[in-house]
Amino acid sequence: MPKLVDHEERRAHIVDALLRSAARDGLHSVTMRSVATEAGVSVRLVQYYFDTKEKLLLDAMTRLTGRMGERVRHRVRATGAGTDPRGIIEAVLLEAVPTDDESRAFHLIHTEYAVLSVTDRALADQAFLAAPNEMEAFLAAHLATARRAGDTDPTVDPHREAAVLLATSAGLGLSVLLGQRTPEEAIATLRYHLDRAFPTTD
Amino acid sequence: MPKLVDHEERRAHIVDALLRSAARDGLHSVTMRSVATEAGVSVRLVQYYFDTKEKLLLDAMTRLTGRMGERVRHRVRATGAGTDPRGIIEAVLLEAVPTDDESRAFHLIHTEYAVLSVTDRALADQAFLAAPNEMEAFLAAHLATARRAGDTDPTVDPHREAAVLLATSAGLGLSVLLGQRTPEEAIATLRYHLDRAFPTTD
DNA sequence: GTTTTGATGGTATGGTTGTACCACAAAAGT
DNA sequence: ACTTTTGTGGTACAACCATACCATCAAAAC
Repeated sequence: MPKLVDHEERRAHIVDALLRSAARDGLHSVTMRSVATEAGVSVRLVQYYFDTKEKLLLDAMTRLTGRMGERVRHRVRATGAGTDPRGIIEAVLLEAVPTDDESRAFHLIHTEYAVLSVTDRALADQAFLAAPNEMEAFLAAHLATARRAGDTDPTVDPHREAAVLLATSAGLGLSVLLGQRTPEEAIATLRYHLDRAFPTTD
Repeated sequence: MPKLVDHEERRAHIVDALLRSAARDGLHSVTMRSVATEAGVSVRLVQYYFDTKEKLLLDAMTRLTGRMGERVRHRVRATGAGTDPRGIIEAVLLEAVPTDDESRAFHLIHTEYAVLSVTDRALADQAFLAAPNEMEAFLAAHLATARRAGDTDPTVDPHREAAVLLATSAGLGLSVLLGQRTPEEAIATLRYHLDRAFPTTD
């Protein structure tokens, strides 16, 4: 064998190129050629490591959702909120607002994948339902904890509110992506809503 | 001249075909040929009435947003809420939840256009900001009216709450589109949130 | 030292796409 | 009656796409 190459590293490198290309020109304009060029390799190499375009797109999506999950977990940890429900919930929701370039790219491509999955059979089977459901249960659990501690407004129903929070942050994130709102406005709006759910007792 | 054809009618017919095709296979797989076939006309005719694909897509989007606006106004009127703020607001927000096939198609295609506009220069200039801003002002005004009448929770800020409501309904609508939620669940979630903003005084 | 074999480049191929071009029929204008 | 003009069909064309195929080269295996 020749250079004895680390396949995992090569694949990651190519997927990175795809994500850059997709963030710039849109997922729809991603081609084998554009990815190869962006990655600085030949088209043949992309074929070699991913065989077909569909597999490449699938792998890219898997890696993308993985990294987005990492970002959420990292942010929750970095918040240092410990077990404070409001802090944890806020950290999770704020990650849905694209601020830096990376999160903007991630959310744009993720949304493009999501919308594509509605009409694309190959993508439809992917995990576009697992992650949100998990997230909703996670938020509901923390809301329930806060409620038991008497920290939430009495009209807050943990399960329903978790759905509202997720939908709100998704909607706000999308509006930031579309340029309808600045990230700062989105964050302020989110905080306003959390303040209503977690009233300060004074 | 020959048959003396109504251009407006022909254009509407072709755009209808485009919307059907886009709802079924996705906006990305819409081609001059697929639209022509769906409309039962020749490709040449599509060219004749729209010249270029870009113009066709632009016109289709304009007509789409127009019809969506009509649906909202029609629903508000049909609600018979008169000037009751909560009724009007609920009617507007519920229109964002895809229930029947037509609204599902409309919202899917609209979302595809919106996401496309992030990376597509030709679409970026279009009115993806005017409509939401107008809607937000509309909701804020009715919230303010309700607030003056003492019908809203005191912690509700009309302007911020309008943003939250719009984001929530957009997020819920998207989740229905993605199959994460049933329309009924989305509606119940929306009503739950409105109940918190408009507490029943008993 | 020879033979595998993994990694790469280049290129051919069959299909699709948007659009330009050519032709023609039929009604309107004169 | 003849000439525009308008609607329509068919088709050609250049570009691009995903993918299959062919060739090569170097390092590991033996």
